[in-house]
Amino acid sequence: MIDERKKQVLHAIVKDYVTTAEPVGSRTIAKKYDLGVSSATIRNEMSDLEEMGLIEQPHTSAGRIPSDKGYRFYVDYLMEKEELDADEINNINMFFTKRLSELDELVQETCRMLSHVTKYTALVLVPKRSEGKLEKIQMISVSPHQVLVLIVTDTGFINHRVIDLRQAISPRRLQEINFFLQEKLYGLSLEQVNRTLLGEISIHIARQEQLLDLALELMEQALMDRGDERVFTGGALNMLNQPEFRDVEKVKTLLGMLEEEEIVKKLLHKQLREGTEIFIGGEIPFEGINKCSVITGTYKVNGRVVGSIGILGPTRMTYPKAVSVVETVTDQLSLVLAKMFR
Amino acid sequence: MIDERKKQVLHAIVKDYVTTAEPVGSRTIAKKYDLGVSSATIRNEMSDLEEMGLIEQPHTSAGRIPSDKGYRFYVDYLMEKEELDADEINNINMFFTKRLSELDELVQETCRMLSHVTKYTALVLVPKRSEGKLEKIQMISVSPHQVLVLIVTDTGFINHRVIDLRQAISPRRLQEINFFLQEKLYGLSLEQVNRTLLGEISIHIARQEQLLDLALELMEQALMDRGDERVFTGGALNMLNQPEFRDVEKVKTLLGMLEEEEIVKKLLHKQLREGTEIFIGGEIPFEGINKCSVITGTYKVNGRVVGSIGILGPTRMTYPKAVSVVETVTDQLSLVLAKMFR
DNA sequence: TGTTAGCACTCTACCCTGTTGAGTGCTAAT
DNA sequence: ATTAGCACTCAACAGGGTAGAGTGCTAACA
Repeated sequence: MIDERKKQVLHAIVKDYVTTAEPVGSRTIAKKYDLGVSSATIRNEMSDLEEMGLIEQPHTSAGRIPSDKGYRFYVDYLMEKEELDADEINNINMFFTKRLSELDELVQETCRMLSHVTKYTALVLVPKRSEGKLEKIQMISVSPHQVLVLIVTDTGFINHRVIDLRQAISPRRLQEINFFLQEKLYGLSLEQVNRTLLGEISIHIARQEQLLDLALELMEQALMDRGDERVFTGGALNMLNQPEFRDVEKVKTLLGMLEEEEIVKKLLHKQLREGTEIFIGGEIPFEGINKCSVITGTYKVNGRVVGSIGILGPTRMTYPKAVSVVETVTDQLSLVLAKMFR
Repeated sequence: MIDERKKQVLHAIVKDYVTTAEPVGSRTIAKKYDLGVSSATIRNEMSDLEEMGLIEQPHTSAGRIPSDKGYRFYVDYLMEKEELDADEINNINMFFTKRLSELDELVQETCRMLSHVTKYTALVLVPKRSEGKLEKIQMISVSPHQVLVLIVTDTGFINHRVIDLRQAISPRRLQEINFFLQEKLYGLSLEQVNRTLLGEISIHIARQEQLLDLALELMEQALMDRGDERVFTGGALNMLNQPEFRDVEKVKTLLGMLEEEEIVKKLLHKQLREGTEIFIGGEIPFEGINKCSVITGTYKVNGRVVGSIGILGPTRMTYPKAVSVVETVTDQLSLVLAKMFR
């Protein structure tokens, strides 16, 4: 059905198209990749490959380009692993020696680095906060009517939020509440805190203190604030160097989508099971992200998958290298995080 | 030299070009804006205006477009104030009723709103931290070897940063240091803290405690972290709707510049003296930001200018409306901030 | 039977050309 | 000083012709 030679031809087409961005013809293949047969033979093979839906013609009398299905076949069966060269490995390792002590920062920088190394767009999903266990919760008086709530989890997440109180609160009383909260909530996941204990605590405090509003606000605002997880993107403009984005309309829709947190999250979120995955062209469930592929990988803390990174490029991207980069970076990231919260 | 009629002609040219984005000819002016003279007369006037450098021809046999100098004249002498319509005012006011209790968030949201209302790109500079006076400094133990430093200023700036310690520190001792720092530093500007007291404190603590490294790290990392002020941009993609950015290369350079914090800062920073200012075309000191104008305005806390906002659009932008928006928003912003830190 | 050379055919990209229409600048008349 | 009229310029567009890349088919070949 799909014999060795067809594979070679498909492989050649993908390789060539990835580097040139031009439809590739039978003659080109015969000359550049010597398969030991003439262009005419290759023409026949290409005709078959087209029938199978693995390649397609932009128009008659143009060469062929791989279809999504073609890339899929390539990625699954043809592609050979490509080790990064010394320079790149060096770059990445150098980066990870830089000590960044806060999660957000680390992630953001990783994003930059990723896009820089790959020349594609990088996406990084920061761990769900609610996955982490509460390490510390503390309220600190800022002004008589304002309290700063500080939350730290064991996955390194730190968040603060100012809450306006309707009535003043004494520092002393604040201390007590702090103590109480810390006792009650330590070691619970934020989700648990949010779901199960919300009622109990607010009642408890309210009974003692008529501070129901404070308690409610605390919970609602501090824990449920802007989304439960965050994403960063880097190098979105790299896409503009790709010939498939020479049209401003396409640029607009693509960049527009990348600005929507929700969409980026879904791009990365699809799987939070361990490992690297590749989504090609139409496999990405968004109209508007056309002719693009995403490679995702996950990183871990304490053996738990806590987030994922992704590389977004044209379907015509250099898969082997991109996969290698994703894998090296996720590994390194996991290592660094392990050290960070040992 | 430049008589009333010339002004009228220039005014007409600017108005027309702003809405159509097409070079405007003498006939168009004669028909649409009845100045009571024929196109031939207008042609003569235009010839004069061109000689004066206020308008220019993209090529012979095209209409004229305003030059930077022409826009400058328009902005300085011709433009009439334009009140916002009820809808827009409503929009803005509605926005400011939303209660956002944290500065960063408020500013970021303002940015979104601004770009949405104007359909241009919005830039917002968040107050210099070092302008604010220290309201609170506190170190909170996160783990035996990690301390979270929290800084709050009277301008509403809140920052935290985790510091890794080389030796463990007891909660009790931390308390003492907190007390000491709070005493010593309260009410000083962060700059002062940074510059003058750095030495004194580190020596003081070190003598008592051999915690020189802690003190140093504290100061260096917590106070000097990533830049002293931050900027947000919003609606950068709006620029893609402007016909002058139909070319991907231009898009790339412009968006590239907007991604550089330093550049955006300078765009806004130029003046932190009170009031609205307009920078047209070449008056913006960046190659690469071509055919663009910026309108900036400042907002205040306690009568002190603490930050500025800007609108970036094509030189061919609707100045009167943009100015009105900037002015309404800075006013409202100052009001909200006043409430926030009364 | 698989492979190849050869050839007719197709289609895009490019260049050249002519035409149209908007707009100017000049001149002479009012 | 203003205007009508006219010659002139130039970008934008459309049509036509050509070159080149590439295909598909057929017939010959090993």
